[in-house]
Amino acid sequence: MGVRDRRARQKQLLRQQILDAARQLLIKEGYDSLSMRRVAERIDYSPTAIYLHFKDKQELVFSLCEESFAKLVHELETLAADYADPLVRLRKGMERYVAFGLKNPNHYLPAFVLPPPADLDVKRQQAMLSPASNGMRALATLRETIAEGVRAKQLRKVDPDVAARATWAALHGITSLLIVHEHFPWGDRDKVIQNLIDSLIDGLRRR
Amino acid sequence: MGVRDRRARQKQLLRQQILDAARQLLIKEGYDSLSMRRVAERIDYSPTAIYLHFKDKQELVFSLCEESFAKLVHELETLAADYADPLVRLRKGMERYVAFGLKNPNHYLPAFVLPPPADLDVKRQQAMLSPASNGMRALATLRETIAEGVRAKQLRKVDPDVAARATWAALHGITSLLIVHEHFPWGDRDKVIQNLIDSLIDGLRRR
Amino acid sequence: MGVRDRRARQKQLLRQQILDAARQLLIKEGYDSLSMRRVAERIDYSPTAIYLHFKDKQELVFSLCEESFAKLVHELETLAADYADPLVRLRKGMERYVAFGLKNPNHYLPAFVLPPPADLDVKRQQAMLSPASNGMRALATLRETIAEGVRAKQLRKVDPDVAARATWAALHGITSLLIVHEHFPWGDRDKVIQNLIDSLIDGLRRR
Amino acid sequence: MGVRDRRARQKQLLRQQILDAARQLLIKEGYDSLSMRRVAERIDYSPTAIYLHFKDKQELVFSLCEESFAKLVHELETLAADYADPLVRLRKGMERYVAFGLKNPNHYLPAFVLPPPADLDVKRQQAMLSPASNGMRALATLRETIAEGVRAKQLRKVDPDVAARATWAALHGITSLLIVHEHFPWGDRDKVIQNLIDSLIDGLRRR
DNA sequence: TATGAATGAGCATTCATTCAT
DNA sequence: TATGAATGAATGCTCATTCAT
Repeated sequence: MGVRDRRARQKQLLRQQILDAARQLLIKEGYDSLSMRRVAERIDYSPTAIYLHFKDKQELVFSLCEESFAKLVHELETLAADYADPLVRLRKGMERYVAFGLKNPNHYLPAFVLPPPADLDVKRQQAMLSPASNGMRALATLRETIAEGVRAKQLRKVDPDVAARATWAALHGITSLLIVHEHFPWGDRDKVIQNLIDSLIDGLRRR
Repeated sequence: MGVRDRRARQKQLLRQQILDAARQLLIKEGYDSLSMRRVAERIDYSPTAIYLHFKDKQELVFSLCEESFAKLVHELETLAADYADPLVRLRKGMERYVAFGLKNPNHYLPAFVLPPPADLDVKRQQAMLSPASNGMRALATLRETIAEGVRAKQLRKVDPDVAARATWAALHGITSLLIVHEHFPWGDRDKVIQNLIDSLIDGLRRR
Repeated sequence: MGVRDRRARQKQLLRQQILDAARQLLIKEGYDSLSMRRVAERIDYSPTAIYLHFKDKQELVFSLCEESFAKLVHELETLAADYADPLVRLRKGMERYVAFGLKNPNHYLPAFVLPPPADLDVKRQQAMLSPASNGMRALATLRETIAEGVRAKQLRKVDPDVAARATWAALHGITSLLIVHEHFPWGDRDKVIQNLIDSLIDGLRRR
Repeated sequence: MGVRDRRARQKQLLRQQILDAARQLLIKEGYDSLSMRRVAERIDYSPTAIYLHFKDKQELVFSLCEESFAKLVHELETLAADYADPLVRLRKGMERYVAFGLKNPNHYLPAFVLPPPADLDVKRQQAMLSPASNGMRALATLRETIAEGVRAKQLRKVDPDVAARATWAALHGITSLLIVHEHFPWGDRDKVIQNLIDSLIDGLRRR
């Protein structure tokens, strides 16, 4: 048993090494430079070794995204504890979402922006959208906050599902544009972000 | 004369074939799969033939985007004539923007969503962002409408530049998400779109 | 007749333009960069135009070499007039040969150093070695000078044919090495050249 | 253990196959025709296989030359043992040098005649000229013999460095010409070679 | 569990050349 | 006389992946 344990732990360790190396590559050199070989070189293993832990490149990238989602979800979920007032929490959540994307562009890009490869397994596509997935959980926190705001009569009587999707879309818009077209003459980026968030909250708030 | 004309027309035709094929590839299979070879295969010409029309791959991609921008600008600019009231025009413009993206995902994706290739010439990057470029002209119509709304006291006294960027970002968000993650359980897509546009206008409207 | 003349002159002109452009390329960018396209671009004609004057690339290069040989022969043949004493003439000729190669490395290389393409027409190979060719005429001047030296009893009774070939080979050796391996630590190049020439003449001189 | 050995041997074998194939190509079809693909075809492996043995084309060519130099050095260095008299050794060495080139044109050409690729790394260029390199060691044996001859007062008081370079150049001349322009009407080749060697030694010998 | 050898497919680009006009 | 359109073949190199060990 002790032997099995140690082996399992070591296996887990290498898996994490692979993920870390892959993420570093992704971040430093961009999506196109993430190759199995490069990852293997970084961790001083043979390329073949990676295939013992990830079926193929797609699965590796997928795992990378899941990790990223998880990070975002974690960040958003702590908000519930920190801010009791749903309106405040809503604003903080929005700010944090954008900030997260800008701080982790190479997590955000593959997870949200880049179109999934056309030949992606249907099963994997579904997995990413299942309610248990981290991506969906992130959206769920947003919907929950809005619902709470509605219940507390701080927000208009909107359909929380619809409003959450719309709000998410808007946030995704500014986040992705700032990342993808960073050379666009944005002026004061923060002003644009704040203006958008103000508008969105204003549009939701009860009057 | 007739001969020269016919030739010129044929040349133009092939150029368009190339652009169309490239766009399809770009969309269906992602940026990495847009290769000169694949394009050539699609149009049943030799790869070399493409180089008679486009200096290199970069120029091909650049032309792709310019074409798409042009299409969008054309659509937006006709609005000014059709709707005199800035508030109405604003809403119509927003609706049309989203509709344009959804109807022409093959144009929208390369132009706005996909990150430009990392090795893109600085000169070409700047060309795409010059005020004379179609991309910037599209944004300009939005800012103009907002500015007019402010002058007509229908909208709040916002900075039209900032507000236009924020609004554009939000519209881009819903447009790109609906295209890229079409399998997401959107519910009634139009409701989400309308909800977002309502919110945005509401956030801008004078009270 | 006037028309025919003008035409012929123009044709001749373009031919010379082509040769000049090709030579410039050869000199500035080396053998591998000599391509029909590049030549065409330089003279602002279409690549096809070149084929009206030269059957193919081989013929173009061949003509280039012939011109180079001619230049060398011309230089060597004037010596006969300038220096009456065969021994002096011999030395001057040797110096001039090496100097010619070093001053025109990109003429010397294709003409003497680079192996002729394996698929070179037998006819062309023979043409380059016919006694009427410039290459052979260059060697002939050397043999003539040696023969004269022998007749004048300044040189040993060597077979002028054999001695000329041997001497030429030695001169070719230093010339080509200095060109091809210019980064070799030659020390004082001129000393090496002089040492060789001294040795060769010393070896030939009657004692 | 046996397994590892066998593998290592096989790897070494393939490496040699690659080198041999490359050398043949280099010689028969010229530098431009030495392509990774052609090499691969010759040995019935995929082009990629070559990259498991040589980092890139440059390294392959470099190895080619080193191998050839080594062969020559080996041949020359045995002379010291065989012939005590420096004058005899000098002549034997010269004869052997030429004979080596004529017997192994495939080694001689890439190592000495063909211009190194223009884009060769500076570091690699320097490596080939370091005193420890085989190329320089070959020259060193020649200089040593000459120096010894001077000390023994059999040769004139020449600078051994300069004289060695000059002598080498002359030998290189006849060797390379006989290889490259084998169709030239040499008459009796051996006579030319002997004539040259006689001249050179005569030029060096004390009188 | 991990590796070393190897492959087949793919990439952007350049070339010499041809052919109809 | 000269061109414009087009091709087929070639280049060095990298990639994801497999398979026997």
